[in-house]
Amino acid sequence: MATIKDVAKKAHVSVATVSRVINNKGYVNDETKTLVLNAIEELQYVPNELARSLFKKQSRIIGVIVPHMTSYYFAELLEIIENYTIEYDYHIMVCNSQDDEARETKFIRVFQQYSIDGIIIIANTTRIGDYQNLNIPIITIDHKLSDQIPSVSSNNLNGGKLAAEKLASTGCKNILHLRGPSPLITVQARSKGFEQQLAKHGLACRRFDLEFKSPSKDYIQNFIDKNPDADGIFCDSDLIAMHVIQCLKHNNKSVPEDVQVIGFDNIELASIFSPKLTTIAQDKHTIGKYAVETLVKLIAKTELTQKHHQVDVALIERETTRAN
Amino acid sequence: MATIKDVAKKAHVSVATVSRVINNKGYVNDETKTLVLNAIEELQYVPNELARSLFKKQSRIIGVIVPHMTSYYFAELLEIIENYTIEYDYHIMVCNSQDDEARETKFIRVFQQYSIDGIIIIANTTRIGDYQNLNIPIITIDHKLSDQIPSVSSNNLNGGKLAAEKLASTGCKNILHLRGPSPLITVQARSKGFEQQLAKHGLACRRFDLEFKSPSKDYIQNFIDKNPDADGIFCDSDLIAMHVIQCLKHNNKSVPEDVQVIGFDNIELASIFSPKLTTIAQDKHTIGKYAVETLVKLIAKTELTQKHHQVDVALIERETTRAN
DNA sequence: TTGTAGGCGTTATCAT
DNA sequence: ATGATAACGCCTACAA
Repeated sequence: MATIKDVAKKAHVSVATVSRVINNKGYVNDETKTLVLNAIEELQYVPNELARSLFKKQSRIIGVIVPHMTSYYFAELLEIIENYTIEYDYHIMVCNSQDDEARETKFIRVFQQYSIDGIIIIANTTRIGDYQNLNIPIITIDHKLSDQIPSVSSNNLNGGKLAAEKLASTGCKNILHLRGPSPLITVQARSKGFEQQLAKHGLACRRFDLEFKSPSKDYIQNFIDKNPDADGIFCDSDLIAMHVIQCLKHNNKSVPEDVQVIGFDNIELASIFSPKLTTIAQDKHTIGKYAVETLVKLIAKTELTQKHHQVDVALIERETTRAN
Repeated sequence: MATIKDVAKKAHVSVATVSRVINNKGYVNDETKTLVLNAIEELQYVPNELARSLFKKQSRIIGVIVPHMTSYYFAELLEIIENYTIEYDYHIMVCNSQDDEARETKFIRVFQQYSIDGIIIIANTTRIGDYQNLNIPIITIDHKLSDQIPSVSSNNLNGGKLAAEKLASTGCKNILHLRGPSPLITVQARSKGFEQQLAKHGLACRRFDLEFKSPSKDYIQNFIDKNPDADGIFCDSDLIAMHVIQCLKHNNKSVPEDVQVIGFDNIELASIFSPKLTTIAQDKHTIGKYAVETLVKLIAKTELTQKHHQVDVALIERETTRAN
């Protein structure tokens, strides 16, 4: 690998001059510039980002912590995030926490080691300690670590409300809510919205908590079996909804005639599944875009006018609910 | 951020000594060691990996190029890869090529800039030029860039054979193959195996090529409509298979009674879909593990006994095919 | 407009 | 067993 010295030698100038043309900084004669550019071309010189980062104390790397990747929601979000970071000339180091705190702690160390410029956390962390005094800009998605640390998330409260309104207004009386893990702030907001709206119709619901990563089919079947009177089911992910529909089918219930089902996320498969899933759509594109843009601002030490941002959700009606 | 100098000062020793205890290298008195360790603890010192990398000319970063992430196959693979890299104390920089050559070329530059130690390419590259004289260890998944560049992939040929045998042996006569993009080596191997095995039964098939990322529903419906006599369909991905089943349902065909369908990949959703998908399972775990282990060997300049590795596939029979 | 030189944080060689 | 010091490749005062 050619270094800046090699280029300088070849172009018969000093390294400072080369550095100036690379960075387009300071005065440099057009002729010498051409000379340098030619040398760079010939030597196929690529500046060493490590040396640069060492000097500047920033790496143009953004660390992303995800709980896991094998869920469409996170995979899609990750793709969007990567696309935006590239626009700002950043690159992402992906760390998969597997919902494991020890791993997460390890990653924070790694991020420090690499002088990572900023962190995007999609993890379901409840701990804040390690991040608090880290001195690296952070933005969280789907979770509020503290009032100080900026966040973006869907309007989960409204998501719950929309689902409740749909179920209630189409005549459901015995309603179930198959939730994600209840400690999660997103899950709590959805539950709250769902119940508030249900209450307006004089309705309540029975709940059951599941894992997001791989919701247990047995638990779902069990819960469905124990509530044979159910006529409306709200699920905290499309994956859970798909499982639910399978269980319902197993019990010879028809969807949406006997039971209506609403999912959450609007993953790509929601419209391929059969029956096509009615679901609360999260606007991943806006979320990802906002996360990156905000983090970049944070890195540039721009003041944020608003620390916490909510992105609208929408009810997408397909084949697992009835028309009003 | 505390540096090695700060630690040295606090422990009243030289930076050389601190470096020795950090790296567990060379002689150092137990007492001074404790002194240094205490200073590190107090200062919350974390070694700067950038400076380290600059000196050592290796970054402990592995670059991963994926065509896109919103396909279960790649997402799962990525997760597995990340898990293994961590075991070897490497971290991954993920680059999403979006099947765009310009982007890929840019990434290669980025990889050079960061002194990336090795590259895993899952991309559908046909070009080899940029990688050839890169002087960074590379391993490709699902694609053979050249005889020299090591690769891992599923035994796609056998995958095709297994599918053909299943369809033929259960009496299918009018067979379709909904493939991925035909330039891909994986697609070619599957086609070859499929046709070879079909030929043994005196059978042939009609083919149609689709994108992997988001196979066009309209094209699929069209092809299905044009071949109403079809009684067996082999699809190059589970996603395509799911679409096919939807189209079949739309045409009032029942699966597997009228038409049998076989997918490829065995993504998690294959067993959640309804009907549950019969599919050719790729062993992502073994592929990911092998890729990382091989790359680590390559980085350590270990001679490989075998440059190209194939991983077995298996037919998973579920509800979209009939029993033999 | 260009060059010199010091420093970013680390490791490794050579003395001591 | 420990300490100076040069180097890794780059950037930026400062000097010329």
